Amino acid sequence: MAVAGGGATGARYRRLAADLREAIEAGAYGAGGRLPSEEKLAQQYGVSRGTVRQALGVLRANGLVTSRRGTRRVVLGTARTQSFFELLSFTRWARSIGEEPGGRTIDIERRLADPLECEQLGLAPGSKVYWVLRLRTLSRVPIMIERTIYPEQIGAMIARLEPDAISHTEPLAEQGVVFADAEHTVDLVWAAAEDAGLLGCAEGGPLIRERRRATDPAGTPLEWSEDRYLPGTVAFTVHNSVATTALSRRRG
Amino acid sequence: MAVAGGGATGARYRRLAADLREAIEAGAYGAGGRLPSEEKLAQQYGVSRGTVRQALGVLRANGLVTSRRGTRRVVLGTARTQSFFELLSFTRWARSIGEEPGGRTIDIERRLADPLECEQLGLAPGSKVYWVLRLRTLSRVPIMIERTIYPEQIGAMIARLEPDAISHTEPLAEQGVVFADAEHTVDLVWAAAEDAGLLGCAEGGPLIRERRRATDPAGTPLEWSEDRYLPGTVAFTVHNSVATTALSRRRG
DNA sequence: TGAGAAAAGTTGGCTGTACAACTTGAGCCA
DNA sequence: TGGCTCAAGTTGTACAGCCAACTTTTCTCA
Repeated sequence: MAVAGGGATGARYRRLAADLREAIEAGAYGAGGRLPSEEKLAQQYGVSRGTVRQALGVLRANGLVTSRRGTRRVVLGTARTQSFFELLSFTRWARSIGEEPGGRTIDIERRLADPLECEQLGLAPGSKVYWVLRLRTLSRVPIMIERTIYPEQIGAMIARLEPDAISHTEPLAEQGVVFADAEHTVDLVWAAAEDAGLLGCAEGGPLIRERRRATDPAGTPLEWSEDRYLPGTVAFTVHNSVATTALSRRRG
Repeated sequence: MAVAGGGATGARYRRLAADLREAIEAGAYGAGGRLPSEEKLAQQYGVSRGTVRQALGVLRANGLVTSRRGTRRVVLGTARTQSFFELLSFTRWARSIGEEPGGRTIDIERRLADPLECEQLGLAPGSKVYWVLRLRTLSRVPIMIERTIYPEQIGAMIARLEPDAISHTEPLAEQGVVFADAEHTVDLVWAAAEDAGLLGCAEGGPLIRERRRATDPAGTPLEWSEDRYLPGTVAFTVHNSVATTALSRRRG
């Protein structure tokens, strides 16, 4: 089996999924074409059908292939879905699209958490949190304002970083903080005076807001963030299907 | 096993997933509490561990529980994820949040597809499509403008409906059209004159745009739609994790 | 008492098997 | 030609078992 670039580590079904993804994106089966049967793939890669199904499940969830009882799988498209981290980290995302990420910490404070923050971060009333305000840039152009609340322990690590550190999530990862789950909500808000000043837009102008709550594998909240993007700089895409649905629409 | 309401049909792991979801939402394990082990659940429900794992995989993807090697699963939250159809169909969504959906067809045309439309719907150049413009309301208040392109065959069914039919996707489903996959993209646009007139907002004002491309189980495109919501009426939420990622952020 | 080692418990990953449900295509017959 | 039946092919569901990797608890010993 050709060990494809980037997919050489980890479980067999993940490497297989990476392999198949590369093959699909290289057009090996054509757009709208049909994949070999699970049995064939199992023989071809020397694994069991169960493992093949796990790999195909990943591609299915990412919207690369369909699946339907009775007929072979069909190539839906070559939609490149980003990794969890490219969605979590502005820096990783910027790099993945070939842009130069930038960040400047405007303000950082350690203070008492208000009731809403306590609830979102699962903290006891009276806990302290770190509040961080940052301006994010793409190729030096201001794109987004980031307001993040961290629990005390995590925030302390952030506070030790340089004020102009580009990434905050990467140093955290290096210190053993593991991000595992996140919930993102996207809607529209009006620019406050502070937003307008930093982003260089009109006060009261529209911004795309992404609120994010991330947790570690044990379910402990790690950050609660509100990002505000200038219009026209970003779009959020999600694939869903009858089989796997994680997206929902809410009354705004 | 208590067959929970609404989950009585289909595969065993789906019924089990529905059961567990109900139990979690009823607080049987507490917020942040730990689930019984897979083995215990298997015995309790009289199924194999593999089936339990499939059921838990569903809950995992929906962000209800975490999973982590070595320790029992933890209840993340009781986030109610909507079904695929509540996201696809404005009507279903409105009903699910207890509002009264409304729809008025402003315009419907059968015409030649332009190149972009051909590509999105996978049609040969020169194909005909149906173009539908609708105003959608929630409790009689205008909320959203919907512009949808249908392939000829599907569009013909739509054209036969009453102009003030509330739902379009439901009649299609009744006639055997099966929606299976969709890709949604959310960003911000400025209201055109037509948008402003229908929604009653200012021309050039901001709107939340959701573009959607839906396909059937074979991967054949069924509709390509662009919805424009008034600000403050809607928000889109997605859960993702290291294990399952289907959301991505794009340069706008 | 405290720290370290061992044991028990739990999920992740992989294999193999069997049958059910469904689609497709070939072949047959009117 | 047209429609029907039937067989082959394919994915979905479920079961059973095994070991690895990891976490938590318990126990032991200094």
